[in-house]
Amino acid sequence: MPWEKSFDEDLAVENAMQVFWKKGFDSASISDLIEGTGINRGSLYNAFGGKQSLFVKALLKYDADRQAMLARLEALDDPKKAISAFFDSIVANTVADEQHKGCFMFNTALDISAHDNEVRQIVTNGVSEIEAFLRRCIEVGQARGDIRSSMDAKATAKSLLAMIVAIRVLGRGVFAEAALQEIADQAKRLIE
Amino acid sequence: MPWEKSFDEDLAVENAMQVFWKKGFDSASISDLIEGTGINRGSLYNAFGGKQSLFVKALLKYDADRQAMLARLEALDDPKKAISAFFDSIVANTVADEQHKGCFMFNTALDISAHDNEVRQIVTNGVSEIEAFLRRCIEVGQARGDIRSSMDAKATAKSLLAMIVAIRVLGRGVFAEAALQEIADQAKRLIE
DNA sequence: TATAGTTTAGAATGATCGGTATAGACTATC
DNA sequence: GATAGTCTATACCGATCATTCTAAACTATA
Repeated sequence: MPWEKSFDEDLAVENAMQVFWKKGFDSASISDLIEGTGINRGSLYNAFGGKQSLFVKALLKYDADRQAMLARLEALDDPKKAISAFFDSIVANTVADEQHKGCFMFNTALDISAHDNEVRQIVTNGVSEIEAFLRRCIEVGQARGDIRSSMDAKATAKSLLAMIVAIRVLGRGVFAEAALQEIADQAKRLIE
Repeated sequence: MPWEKSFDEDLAVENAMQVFWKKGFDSASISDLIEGTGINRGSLYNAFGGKQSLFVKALLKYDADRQAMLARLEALDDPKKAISAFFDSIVANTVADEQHKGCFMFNTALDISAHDNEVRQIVTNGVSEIEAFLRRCIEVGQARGDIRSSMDAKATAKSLLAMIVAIRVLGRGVFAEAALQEIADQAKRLIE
């Protein structure tokens, strides 16, 4: 019998994710993906089927990372602090990325009409989960007396989501760190 | 002597704007632009120089329209109402567009790294002007006693801008009308 | 060592891209 | 009607795109 598969598919998807994240679906060429993953043309098609299919795998990986991060924040068991930490990490990540890639999911959301239903569904679901996380944080915070109970949890969660979207979009090159932090601070003040 | 130029350049730019707005710079092909403007290939290159140059003209036209709209709102001479009307019109425009094109300027902002300095500058300036408009509205409203003077005008203007970005981005296919209106309502409540 | 399956590099394919060039139809002036 | 300049249609160019294919190099088993 011959040997086993020799390259790490997960690592390849991770690398492909970086390429798609940086360039977007259209602008990322197969050659870019070959270079980024270090995998040969033939192997790439054999392992992943094609560009579209690889993109979905990359987006799913990004989505899994997002899910893990939200779970970590929720495990803090301190809703107000979780929201605060969430915003700080978003600003920090946005600023730290010299390539100004923004958020892969929101980038895709703005380009949503160019994608099929599978992609659309992943994005819609991801955004909904962020919103639900924020709402849960607010509601638990209210139950504990950490957050004003006069506040409309559902509507405020949407506002916070809006702030996140804005930080990610404007952080791609329009706003500098100070302005992004200002938005984040305003977001935190919303739940004071 | 020969005749004068026969097609309407402004109308052509308007039509090209629609094409770029819908498809984005990369995905809009010259063939799309020929079809969209109804102008022949040769004439298009002769009149506008090329794709990049036509894109800039289209973006400038969009920017001029935006400027005119803000001026109209400011002429209401009722800052609080101006902000409110601004948000209502954004939601209305977003929902009314069956093609879910979003905002041409924000679409370009998210794609900013693919563009040159001229485009970057138009977008940055446009965003700044919206922010300045919001801030002016708040400050004038405060001076008139229509808006709480305890509010930080600069920071609140950024929050409102964030809401606008979010409505425009999420309105491209992730959120439906009710959710977008909810964000707008939250924005209005911010200045209550 | 022979074999089977995976790797690699790269050629080939057909389509489309932005941009240029050409040739004829058209129209206002002379 | 001749002329000059702008229009249209279309052919062409080199480049790049996603994808498929070929053929040789490699490696673990038999």
